[in-house]
Amino acid sequence: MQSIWLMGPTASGKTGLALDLARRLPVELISVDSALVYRGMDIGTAKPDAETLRAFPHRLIDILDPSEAYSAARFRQDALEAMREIHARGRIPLLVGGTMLYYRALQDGLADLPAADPALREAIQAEATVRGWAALHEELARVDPQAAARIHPNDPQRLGRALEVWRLTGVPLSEWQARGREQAAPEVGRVLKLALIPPRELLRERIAVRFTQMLEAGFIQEVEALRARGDLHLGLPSMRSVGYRQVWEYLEGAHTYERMVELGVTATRGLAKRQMTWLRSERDLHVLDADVASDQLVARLAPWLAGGGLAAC
RNA sequence: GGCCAGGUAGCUCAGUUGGUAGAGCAGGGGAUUGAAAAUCCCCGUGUCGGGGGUUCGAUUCCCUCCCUGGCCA
Repeated sequence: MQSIWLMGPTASGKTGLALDLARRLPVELISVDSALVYRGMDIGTAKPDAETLRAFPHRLIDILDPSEAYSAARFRQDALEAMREIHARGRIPLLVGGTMLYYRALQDGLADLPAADPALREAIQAEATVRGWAALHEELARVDPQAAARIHPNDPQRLGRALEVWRLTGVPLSEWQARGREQAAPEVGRVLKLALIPPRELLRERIAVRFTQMLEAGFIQEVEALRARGDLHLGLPSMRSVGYRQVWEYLEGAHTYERMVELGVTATRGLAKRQMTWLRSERDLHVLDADVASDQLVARLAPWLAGGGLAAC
């Protein structure tokens, strides 16, 4: 089993390059993106348009309603399943996207932890509102000192998860993690990791331009429609996505239009920055030239597809 | 032209009863195990508008000039 992974920060040109490769190689696409999974979130996620998706089907796009929550564990399952199917058809999976935790989960596996429990999560959240997160951190320190040492008292998300795991199983999170990650790399097989990493300045500029284009393309109306459903809110992972959150707040009257644009662009740049941090620690990464020509890349890929290495430029 | 209020970090501002200054935002670095486009952590030397004066010492007090905004002519 082998696969090609095309990584890179938002607005780096991954999608375009992936489509070029799909035109020339026996590959099938799998999206690695925590926001593209949601139906009805198209413009703000820079999702490939319907026509493109028809011509080049992507796995793991439009698989969830925005009221639902996805997860790294589900991604791992879904991606492995998709990879097996693609292989069974004699083709090669091309994973493309910018959700680095998902790649990590796929490559290294995850500890055998219990899934999220929405009710318990809510209860812990309510408790924190009353007692404060500091009190919950102290509580975690009593049952799981290791996790408490690692998790900052101001990090409600990880703190809540650690308590959730403890209350759900009676076994500390750090104990679960010490038992190791299940089914790691061997199952994934041979991987060629490619990365598109534009210079920061160029990326910053592209992000600003793209955000403006999204607004011109009807991003506001898209978020209005999501708001009009009445069952969505800012507490959901989907509505916390970069751009959606800022437009949602704008529609609530929290910001002026100009401020919303500024906040949206800044949030996207912050996302790109965090993606770059992941990429710097990624092993065996082949960083491509920002203006890589698809033909040339296809030529370089040929020996690898035949079982060898990536050809030099 | 006169009067008033300002000119302090990339931006918005605080502050120093005279001992060369600090927040938010922006920016940078890092963490990242079922929310990850999430959630956090760390990082602030800047002719304190220019020049002169008083002083051991001035960003702070005084004078002057420049700039910005407001009001009056």
